[in-house]
Amino acid sequence: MILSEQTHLKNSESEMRFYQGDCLDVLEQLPDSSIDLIMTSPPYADSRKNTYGGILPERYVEWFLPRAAQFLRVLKPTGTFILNIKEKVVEGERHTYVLELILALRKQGWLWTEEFIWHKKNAYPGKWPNRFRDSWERCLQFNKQRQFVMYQDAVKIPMGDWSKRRLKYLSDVDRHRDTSKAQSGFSKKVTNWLGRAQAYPTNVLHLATECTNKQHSAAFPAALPEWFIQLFTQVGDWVLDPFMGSGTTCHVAKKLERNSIGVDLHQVHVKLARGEL
Amino acid sequence: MILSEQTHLKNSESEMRFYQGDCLDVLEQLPDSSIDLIMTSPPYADSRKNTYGGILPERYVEWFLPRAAQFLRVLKPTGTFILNIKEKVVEGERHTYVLELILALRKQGWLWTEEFIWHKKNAYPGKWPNRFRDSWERCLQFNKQRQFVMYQDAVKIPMGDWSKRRLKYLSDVDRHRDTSKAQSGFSKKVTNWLGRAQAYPTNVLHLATECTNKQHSAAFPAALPEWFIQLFTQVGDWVLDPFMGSGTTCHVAKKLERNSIGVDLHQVHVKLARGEL
DNA sequence: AGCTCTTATGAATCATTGA
DNA sequence: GTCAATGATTCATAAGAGC
Repeated sequence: MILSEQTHLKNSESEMRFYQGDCLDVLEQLPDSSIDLIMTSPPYADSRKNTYGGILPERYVEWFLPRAAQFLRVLKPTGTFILNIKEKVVEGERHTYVLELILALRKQGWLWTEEFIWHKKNAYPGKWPNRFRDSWERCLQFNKQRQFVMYQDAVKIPMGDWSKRRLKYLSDVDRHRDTSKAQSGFSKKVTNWLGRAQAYPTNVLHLATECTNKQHSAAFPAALPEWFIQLFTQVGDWVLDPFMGSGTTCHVAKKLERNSIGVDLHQVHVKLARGEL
Repeated sequence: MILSEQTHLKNSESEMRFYQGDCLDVLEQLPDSSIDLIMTSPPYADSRKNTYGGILPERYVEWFLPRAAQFLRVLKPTGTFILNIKEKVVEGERHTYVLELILALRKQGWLWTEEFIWHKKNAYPGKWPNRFRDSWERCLQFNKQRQFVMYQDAVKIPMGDWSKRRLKYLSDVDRHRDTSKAQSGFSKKVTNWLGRAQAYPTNVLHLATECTNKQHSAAFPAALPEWFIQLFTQVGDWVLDPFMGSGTTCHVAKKLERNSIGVDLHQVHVKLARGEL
């Protein structure tokens, strides 16, 4: 029943596979150690009873763990699991299920390697008497072993003010010499400067949330999976999103020529990811 | 033996009291429900044996809890406890003692109201094969009850580029009167000037670490306690830093006309805070 | 006064060496 | 072997000097 829902969208570069169903069941059919990166934003805990797939905060860990066991199995030993998650505020307090989940995942065998902070530059507006706007989320990194693959050069970023000033200075100095010449010489020079003026990022990511998708709110902006896919995979590797939603992760993976597998409980999401809606 | 170390530095606006000793003992002499804000950066866990006051990660929670019990007692019901802390990386993993501490503090009766992110703009340099530079720390907010006092208007920040330029100009003009640091600690004058172009901040704070203190490294830049003192106290209130180090929190409190109590295990820190070195 | 440029340095982490 | 100390790596700032 599940594999019949599978869709192959293959081209010369990479393929996307979409499955409808609970990842707990669907992933059983994937072989061990076959995935390079699991990047997902699971359904957040929700206290509303009749919500579409909401999980009670109190039961979040027990709901998550058997699925994480499948993640652990299908992930390559050198692979990485990135979990974008945020705790819900319940009765004025941050709920502790994310903390408990981290502890439980370690007991399951995961290493809690890092916690990246996704700083949302355009936080949702609002005002409350004893709370400011929440403008960050956790991106938890888990691994199977201390030695994992990481392609740091793929996510280098332009340096800050120093290179800007440097660049401004360069363009001022070379302006009169290069204006009459062909553009290529100058631009090459600038490119070289820019090439050197790249720095490794930190564990804080500054990204705006996307406001493009008005129909279905994306769980995260494309730039988020893009960053992690470039950091933890190479062309041709396999990316898995077990709670794909509208399929952002898979489509970004395809753009970057990675193969991907997306799973979602809801048929409407699978159709959306396939582009059938 | 402890109260004899007490120093009163009183003036018309506020007083600072410094005590040498373990806050576990010193705080016993403070009355119940007398403190409006506890703002502190405790000694971080440390694996080195001979370090000056280092606590093993494995024993961090059990070391912290009895002290936190005193904090709970001396804090007013409407008061706030801000804990600036970061977990150490041990054997390639983030250690879990901070997570366990949050869970243990809740069992002790604290409410885990909020987690602010202090984004350190100038993170420590370094490069490693499977880790980026760590450029953030947690500022955990705990309360005794859901109803606590919070003065949001005191930490409004200027909006947009126009006001940034305006602010720069203003700070140049009033350099000797106002702190030149952005965002926090600005006088009412600035508030009036920029009254319209102000917004409430989020729960992400962008501050550089301070590079001024060459002798003793400050645990945090003055702007950090400044922000929380303005947010959670009024003039004349009482601020406590049970691990004061060089006394940054107390001196900021005095500047803002709050009373303060600073405690530190080491005589050299107390002398430093008093200005005797 | 407004720039440009130099230099020092900050709650770091990992791999290696030595006891 | 285990534990502790040392060296290599490297960027955003502020402060200060020079033009």
